[in-house]
Amino acid sequence: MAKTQTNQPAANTSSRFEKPLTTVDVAIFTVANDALQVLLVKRANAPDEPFPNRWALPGGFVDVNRDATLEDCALRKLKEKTGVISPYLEQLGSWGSASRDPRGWSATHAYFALIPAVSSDSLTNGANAADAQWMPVTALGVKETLAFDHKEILAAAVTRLRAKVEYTSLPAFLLPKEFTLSELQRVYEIVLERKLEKSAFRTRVLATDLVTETPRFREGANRPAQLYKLRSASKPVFFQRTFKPADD
Amino acid sequence: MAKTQTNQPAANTSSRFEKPLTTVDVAIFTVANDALQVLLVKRANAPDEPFPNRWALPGGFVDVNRDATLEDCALRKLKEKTGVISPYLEQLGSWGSASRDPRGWSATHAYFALIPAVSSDSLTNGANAADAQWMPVTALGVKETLAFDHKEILAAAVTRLRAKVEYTSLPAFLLPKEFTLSELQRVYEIVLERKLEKSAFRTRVLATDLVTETPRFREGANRPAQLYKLRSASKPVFFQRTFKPADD
DNA sequence: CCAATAGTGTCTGTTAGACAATATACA
DNA sequence: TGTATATTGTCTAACAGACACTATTGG
Repeated sequence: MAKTQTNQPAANTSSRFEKPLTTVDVAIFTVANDALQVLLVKRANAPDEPFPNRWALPGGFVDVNRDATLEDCALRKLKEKTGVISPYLEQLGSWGSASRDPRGWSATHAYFALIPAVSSDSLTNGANAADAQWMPVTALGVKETLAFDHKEILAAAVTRLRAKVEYTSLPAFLLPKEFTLSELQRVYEIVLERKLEKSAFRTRVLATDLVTETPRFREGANRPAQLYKLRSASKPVFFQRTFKPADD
Repeated sequence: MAKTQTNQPAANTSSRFEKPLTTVDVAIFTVANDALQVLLVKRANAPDEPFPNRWALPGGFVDVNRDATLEDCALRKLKEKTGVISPYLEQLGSWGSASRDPRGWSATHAYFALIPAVSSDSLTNGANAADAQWMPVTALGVKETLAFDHKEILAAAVTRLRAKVEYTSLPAFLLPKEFTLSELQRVYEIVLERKLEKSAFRTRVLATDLVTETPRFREGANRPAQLYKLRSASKPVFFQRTFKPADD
């Protein structure tokens, strides 16, 4: 930010510049039913609303009286829709133009969040639960036609997610606290839409500080599987395979 | 973006929400004098201005009448300061809070740009050339105390740049059209602040589609060096070394 | 014992890094 | 010829992927 002395006359008021609309949108992902899902909300049917009755990413105007920061605003949206308080939350980017919102020049700050599966029932959406819904999403996007430029934002979110899954531990945030390595691998495979090799996957995961064993096992009609948990509940691990330092 | 029916009453006007200030800032990098440099501008000395006389990233309010998009706004700032029209330009993120600007709730959309070295003389800054200056920057940041939260934004830009240099061809955008592999390697080393191994570097670069030979050579008091140019002038190359597909 | 999934081991290919050898210009 | 840098080659270590083998539960 900043006005610079040569381009803009000193003007301590903001009257010199017409202010764009400022919003925040969140692409909230989870894995359920063996598929990557994104949370969408249905916009009001009122005819004076832009994109009435269309599905959209949860979001809305920044409330300068309630939101201390942009991230606070995103967290508020997330909590309002899902009840989740501590998600993995990452800034995705911003989209701003004269044309993206019929109400005027508008800029949205987009985030994406990863959360463990939450049942559709517990989606909190005020009165009407049908207004918020998980929708399966593939590399191609989601079936619905979305409001605003949300199709583009969602596509960017999916692209970012898939790209980072290639070299980070992000999928761990899509699982509950304790999980088996097979479950973790399955989530990787769902997001990447391809199979991974078991042995290499386990070696790679265990070679990092990503997880610790718990004393518990997942029981089933077969050999029990070791349960693991994240070593650090908040920060993702980066699998780095790049240049290595050569000492001067 | 979006108001949703349950959280916000239908209000086609924007009066329901007080609008934050909307700005764009750009961290413009180049390599000169064997160092990574960032372009800073000095803010007006007027006492009614926030952070008078402080160094800051080039930026300013979005002008809804001139800027069709956020990126247009960033490109305009870049051109105003450097004359450069086609830089490598990437969105960095956004910073917004009630406290970052004394004039009120403010959100800035930050970009970073990579350009070939431009002489200090040709920095265009209206009347006073001393108001725009290249400053060397290390992993620790820049020496000056910057206006607003620009120190944090600059740190994020440097972090992002260094991270991406590990696995992309971004440094190529810091060089003129034609360059030798040694020159390219040197830029990598400057940004990463460590030496790279010559043979491995060349193998890696030539294994990709990054560059093509030109018929020209860089002459000197030694064996002439092959000059290369980028194969694609706009898109960076990603050196991927991650999971490889396993068929089904 | 069988089915099913968990977990391990062995081999191979790729590539980064270390380091040395060779190439080619000017002085 | 000497110096400086460009360019190539050889060897090794690390690790992902392929694939097969062993382990352990319930039925």
